[in-house]
Amino acid sequence: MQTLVSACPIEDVMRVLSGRWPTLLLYYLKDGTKRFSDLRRDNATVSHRILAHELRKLEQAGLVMRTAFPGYPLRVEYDLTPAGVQLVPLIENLADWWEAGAPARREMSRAAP
Amino acid sequence: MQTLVSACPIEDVMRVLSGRWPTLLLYYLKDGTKRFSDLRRDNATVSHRILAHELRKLEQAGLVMRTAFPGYPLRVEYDLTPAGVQLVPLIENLADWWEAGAPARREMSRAAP
DNA sequence: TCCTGGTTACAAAAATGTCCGTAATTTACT
DNA sequence: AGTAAATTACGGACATTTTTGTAACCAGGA
Repeated sequence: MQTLVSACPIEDVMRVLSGRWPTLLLYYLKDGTKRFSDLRRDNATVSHRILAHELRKLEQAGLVMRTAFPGYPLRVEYDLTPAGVQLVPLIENLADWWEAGAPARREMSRAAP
Repeated sequence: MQTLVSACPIEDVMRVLSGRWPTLLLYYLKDGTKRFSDLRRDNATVSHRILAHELRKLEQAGLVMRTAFPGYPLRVEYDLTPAGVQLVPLIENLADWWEAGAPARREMSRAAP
């Protein structure tokens, strides 16, 4: 966009993590090396166009490392970088927080017909 | 509506937090009650149309509580709910993680001219 | 021909924005 | 006194930008 580096780190993180896929991909990569097709299987609803695009974004943000092997059929592996590894538990915290609030949300939807 | 509750809590949280404004608004609300116009001043770039929209989303997600007072000029106050209060430190963790990686990112951009 | 990991061109959907209108009261000006 | 703003928190009609998706194509070896 306009500002290369905004004053606010929250804005900066969310520029990377916003959207449907980035956090999910990080989560699936936490178990170790995955190939492109593995990641497609992990989340069947992502199109391969988007997957390629999101992986490049994560790579540029320094969260994911791409390793391409020579030869055919092609083979490309993706791993979390150390920064990516550190991020995963923070995402899991968010997920836990959400689940802790789940009963309250069910309560709310019952109260608002 | 398709799925009331998706199988994956990560997807669910990000549906709420994705985008430029939700996390910022939560962060600004952590200091206590704010009025609509206060929040506009806190982040000058948000349009009031979007601000109203995002606040309603956060309200429906149970993170923010809206209190409208009768009389004119209108007066509406926004506060974090308990769930919202619990979420703020998790967002701050993300910001801290980002800042911890900032030196490495500067290194990268120097290495790629 | 199929496989893998992409790419491009195009299309739909979602997020974000601008501009204008509204309500009832206070203030400011003539 | 009479009237014209200003104020506050929105809502609706658009326009634009970003994200996400679909479909087709490529490379080069088994």
